[in-house]
Amino acid sequence: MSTTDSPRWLDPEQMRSWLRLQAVIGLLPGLLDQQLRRDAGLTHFEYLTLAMLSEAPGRELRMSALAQRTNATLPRLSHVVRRLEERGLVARSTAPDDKRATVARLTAAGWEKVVASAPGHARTVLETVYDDLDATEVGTLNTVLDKMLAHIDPHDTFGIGPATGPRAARRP
Amino acid sequence: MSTTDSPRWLDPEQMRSWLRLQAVIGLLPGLLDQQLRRDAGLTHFEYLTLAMLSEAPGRELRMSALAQRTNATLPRLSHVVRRLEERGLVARSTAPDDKRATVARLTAAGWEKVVASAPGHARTVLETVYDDLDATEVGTLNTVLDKMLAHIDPHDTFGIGPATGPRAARRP
DNA sequence: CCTCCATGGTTGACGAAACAACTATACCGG
DNA sequence: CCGGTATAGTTGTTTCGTCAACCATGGAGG
Repeated sequence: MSTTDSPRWLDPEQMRSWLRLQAVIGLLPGLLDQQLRRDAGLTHFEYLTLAMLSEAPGRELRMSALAQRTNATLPRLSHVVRRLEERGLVARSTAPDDKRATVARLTAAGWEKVVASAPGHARTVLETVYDDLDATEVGTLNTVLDKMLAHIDPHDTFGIGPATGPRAARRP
Repeated sequence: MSTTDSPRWLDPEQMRSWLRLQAVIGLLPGLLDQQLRRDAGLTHFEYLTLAMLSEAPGRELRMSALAQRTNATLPRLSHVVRRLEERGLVARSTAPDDKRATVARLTAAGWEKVVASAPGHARTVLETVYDDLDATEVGTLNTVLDKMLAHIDPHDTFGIGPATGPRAARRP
């Protein structure tokens, strides 16, 4: 590797923005995790897993589909779903049409858990992120995030491309 | 707790923005970590630690000051600095004026490490975050992030308040 | 059919982070 | 001075995520 080719650097304004973005990235996940852990006894990722299942048809998804929607690796999801199953919030079963595949289904208790914890989570997101932003700022934020994602996630792993219609998650 | 008081929810535009923000928060740290791990053999947090030391007067800081600048808890920093010391990149010594305190100092090898890995890191940040943003968008992003941080980090843990002057990090 | 490879998922080992307990120094009031 | 409390870090424990094998099923080619 050549260490000499055009060592670009951030300009002052970019650097100021970068410090703030790092702060948000560093602190926001912890806040969300803390709130959910305290009020619902769930990790943010566990909540996300349950939430994605709650919005799926039949409240069930194959592991690989669930992994994509939660942006997790398959091993990680496997561990988490096993713990959730031990707590009775989801149930696993092999898919009838492909015996390699596993489908995770939300149990009644899991559904109740999501319903109970969703409002508090939404409230936290609103308070920490959106309360002081007007519609214009949200729009610009959206544009900016889209441009970032074009580089960060070129293959649209999340399934939220720029062409996103009203596909957004709804209250369960 | 009353589960009935005004269950606010995200409006569709906020939800679309939130999905994107979650994606960025979920994917960006991994990318930065990967690049630094591959090219420099450093965690993003390890790099941040060395970088903060490299910008401090005398290239040394007390643990608590370093913890604040890197947004880490003291236990976490303690472990990381121990590993960095074992690799010869930093050195620890008790402060002469307060024998409770420990100062972490960047060694020559640590300095070289920062100098060698900073350009690649900057390049990654520029490519993944700022390459497609014009000055206006960066400005709005800055405003938006500031408003978030007012809620997320009310006590300005990072030391980057809204009144930030040209205090930004420079190339080491 | 039967072999070979790809796919879907699980398991186990390891590294790192959060949390709690502990040590040692400093400071404050009497 | 001397006891009590606060401060600065470190150490140990548990938990979570990542990585590298590892099964099992499905599908394609001979």
